[in-house]
Amino acid sequence: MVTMQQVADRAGVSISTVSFVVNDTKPVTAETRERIQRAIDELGYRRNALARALASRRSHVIAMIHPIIDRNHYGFVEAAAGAAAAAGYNLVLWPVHSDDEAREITSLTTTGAAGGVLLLEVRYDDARVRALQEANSPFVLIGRTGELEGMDFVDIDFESTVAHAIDLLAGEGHRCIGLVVEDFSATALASYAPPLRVADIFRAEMSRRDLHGEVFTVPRVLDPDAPSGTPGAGIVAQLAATAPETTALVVMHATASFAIVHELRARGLVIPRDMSVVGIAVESAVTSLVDPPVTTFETPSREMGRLATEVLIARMAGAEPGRVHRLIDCEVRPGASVAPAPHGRRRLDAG
Amino acid sequence: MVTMQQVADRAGVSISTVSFVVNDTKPVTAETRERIQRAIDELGYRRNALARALASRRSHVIAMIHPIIDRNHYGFVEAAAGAAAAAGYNLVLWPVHSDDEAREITSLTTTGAAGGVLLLEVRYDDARVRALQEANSPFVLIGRTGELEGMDFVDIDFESTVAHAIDLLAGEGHRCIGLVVEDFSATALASYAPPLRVADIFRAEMSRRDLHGEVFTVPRVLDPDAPSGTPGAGIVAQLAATAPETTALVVMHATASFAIVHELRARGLVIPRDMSVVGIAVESAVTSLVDPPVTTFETPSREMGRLATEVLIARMAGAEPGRVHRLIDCEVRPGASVAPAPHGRRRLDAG
DNA sequence: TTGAAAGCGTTACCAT
DNA sequence: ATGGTAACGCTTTCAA
Repeated sequence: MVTMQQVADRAGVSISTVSFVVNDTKPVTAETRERIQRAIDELGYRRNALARALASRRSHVIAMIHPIIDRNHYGFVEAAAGAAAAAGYNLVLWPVHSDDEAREITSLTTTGAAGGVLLLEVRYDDARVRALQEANSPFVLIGRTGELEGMDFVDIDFESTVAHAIDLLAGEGHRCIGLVVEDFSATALASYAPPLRVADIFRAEMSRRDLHGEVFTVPRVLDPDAPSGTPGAGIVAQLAATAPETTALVVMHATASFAIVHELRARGLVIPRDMSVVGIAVESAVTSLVDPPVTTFETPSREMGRLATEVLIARMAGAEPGRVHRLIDCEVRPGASVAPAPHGRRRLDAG
Repeated sequence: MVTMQQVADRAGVSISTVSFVVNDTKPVTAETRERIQRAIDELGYRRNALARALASRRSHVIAMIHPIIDRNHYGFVEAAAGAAAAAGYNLVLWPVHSDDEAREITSLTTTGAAGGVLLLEVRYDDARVRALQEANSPFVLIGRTGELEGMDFVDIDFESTVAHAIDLLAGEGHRCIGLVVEDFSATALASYAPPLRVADIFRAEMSRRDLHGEVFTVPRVLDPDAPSGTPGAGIVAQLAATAPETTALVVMHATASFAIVHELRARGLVIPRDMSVVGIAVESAVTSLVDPPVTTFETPSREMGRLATEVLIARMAGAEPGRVHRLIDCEVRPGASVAPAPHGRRRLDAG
């Protein structure tokens, strides 16, 4: 391995000067700079990230904390890793499950292992956030807590997304719309914010429009080795029992859409003729596989991951602009799952 | 931040002794050890990973190199992160695209940024592998190159998986079976090994059994922002044109199964009555969403990720056992996509 | 504009 | 069994 000292020797300058050139931290004569650059090239010097972090008390490592690692996080992870790499930072995956989370996290930045933190699966009330604030370490939420003061976050604009989804369906004449969300209450993520938030928004938006809406939940199974069964199985039966006049569904659950189509078909109902379906905050890469493809308001996961990372890097670099509270819209990807409301032709209770 | 020196002061010993206790590297009197431990607890000391790595010239960071980040890698990533965390190591995601790959990788371990490397998406002939060997840095392949000497790898046992899939179908009377694999030739991963390997094995196994088999390919689109279209669209038409007597398909492509079912249905054919389908080396979490659920030989991605990481950690810790060449079977997850071969009732060419 | 030198928090060797 | 101390490779004052 080539050290800075070796470069300095070869260029006939002091190690400090090399450092100035490498980091572009102080002015250096064009001539000297060139001499040093040549030495660097000839020797194939690469600065040692560890030593740099230790000496500067500034790590270029970003820790991404994810209690549950989930296929749905892929976009975030990928985008974050890309944005980090582009800025010369590195992304470390930090699986934290224990209830000891907070302490774990604190020591993470405190020991220099990571210079900043990206937090996933944020809960309404999140001990990890408090820990990060106390430790005074730079962090950005992908998602948000109830309290928003004094922190940066990037989240989905659920308000606008839900409103758009409802408008889309109401525009087709649907008056009775169901919402399907995941229920995390049996898991460690009991207060995981998105489904709760979306259910509230949905109820509010529906009543504001004088429409009738019911909320259905799909229990979340966390054990990755559990026989997956079909998430969302039974939803249609539940629907028939509770709100048979429902003609459209807003589904915040990628795989449940498959079960819904399947169960409707078993009852002789067809999407979108007898039931319209709209996916929200899911990946269209998945929902487009449903037959028919589900019209989807897609999670802007890549944009969120990139943005969050860029904000975090700015903070890690010491920038102190105002807090970033960024909400991003889900863009719609048209499918073939939305049609005008049926006129009493076929209904759920007839099945 | 609490340093080792502070602990030493508080315990009234030298910093060396604290180090011995913290790392359990030399015998220390029970009494002293306890005194030190108390100081550690009281002060909330956590050793600084950076300093440790710098001084010991041994990083506990594992870099996972992934040219293309793909949903299918999720199992690997998750399992690797978990196994690493369990051993006190950390997993860094290292997106490497450039053709400068090799150099990038070398400097990675050379500068101490990472102590070991996990390589994904391995090609038959992989420059990165050579770079790692030359740099003399510990690495483990998830996948394998053509040449296997002098390296560790964990890969799918394609031989046995393909044989099992064929046996399953042949056992139901199918004599003419198609294979669907992804074609990476238009991408940077042109020599990506698995599809090539599987196609070879398939042909060999089929002719060994005196069965008739044809290989079909689905072109791979790498641009993540490309309108995904439906991967695998057109396969059925191709099938009808080339090998209409086909009654079963072995599909090494999770999402193509959806297109296949869809296109068959459009021709009035039904799975599994008119065509049996078996998935191999894919995730059943995805293929089970097909209607009907596809019988799937599932990629043991979690096991592969865990194993590879454990082997790598052993190497990083200096263990020098024999090379690990581990092939893991894909376990079958029964679906409802396999039935006895139809007796000339409905065939593809009739569609 | 450049250089000297004191750290950064550990580890590891050599003494004791 | 414990301590002293020189690295590890770099950054960052402070001086020149």
